[in-house]
Amino acid sequence: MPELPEVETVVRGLRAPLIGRTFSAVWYERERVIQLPDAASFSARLLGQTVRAITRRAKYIVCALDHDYLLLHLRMTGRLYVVPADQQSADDRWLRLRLSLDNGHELRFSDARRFGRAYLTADLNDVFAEIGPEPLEDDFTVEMLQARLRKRHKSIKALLLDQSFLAGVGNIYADEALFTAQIHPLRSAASLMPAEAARLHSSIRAALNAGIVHEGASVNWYRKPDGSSGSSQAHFYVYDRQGQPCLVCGSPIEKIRVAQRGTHFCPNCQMRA
DNA sequence: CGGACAACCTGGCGGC
DNA sequence: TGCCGCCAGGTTGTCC
Repeated sequence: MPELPEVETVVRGLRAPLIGRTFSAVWYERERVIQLPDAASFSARLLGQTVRAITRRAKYIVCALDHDYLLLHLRMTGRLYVVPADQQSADDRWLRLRLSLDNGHELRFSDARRFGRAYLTADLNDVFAEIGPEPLEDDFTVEMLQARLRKRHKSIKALLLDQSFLAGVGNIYADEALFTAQIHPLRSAASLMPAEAARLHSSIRAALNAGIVHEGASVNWYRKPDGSSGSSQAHFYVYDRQGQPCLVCGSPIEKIRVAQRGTHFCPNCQMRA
């Protein structure tokens, strides 16, 4: 659920409370939450390092430290927040990882489904080697998208979810982008005409930027670091709107399965070639 | 390469 | 009210 706009919103919310802070203790519920390296090495290396910058790559939160990068991935139900060490939070019910700071606060990672992971590495390539281009960067051009689409024959919906094809797009924004680009989710990527690829390029960017403006979509689990919800879900054209009238033509929005994911589209606006 | 499917997990919700 | 079973979707890995 947390996709690029949700992760970007979390990154922005963590900068003020975390930058300049030094880690002083590590607690985890289960070793599994630490993906890289082993839990003991993770703790030993993290202690004493200071957060210098926080950015995003794909759906990862990237904290640049003195000698390493601390990466956090929320997967489905992860939440991050910084609070005084003695302060309770409603989300502590699913507390999985707690990183103490030198100012008496803690960075807490709550995650009901326990899918989220933390990584510590000096080389980002260890984790990002297979990640595709960032859709909001200047080097993601229509020409680049078109060239990459041409080589792939699977459904465009499945391809948009593939992080090695494009970074940061998940189920919600894939459906939203395909709707505004007026492309049926089952169309083969290589079959897209140049004009369709151009529409898709601008639609992906528009959908992601709108998501960021509304501080993410709180369909169910996502929360901003301050505990509040985003409002992106109030602006969806098709996601979770099956049976309701298309906001453009009035036809009922349909829901099908594509690549094992719930996929929402307008059968009239997104005709199959 | 691509599609299908299981696994990882648990809360929420529809159905009975 | 309560229990059952399904659904949600990010990612990896396996099989055909």
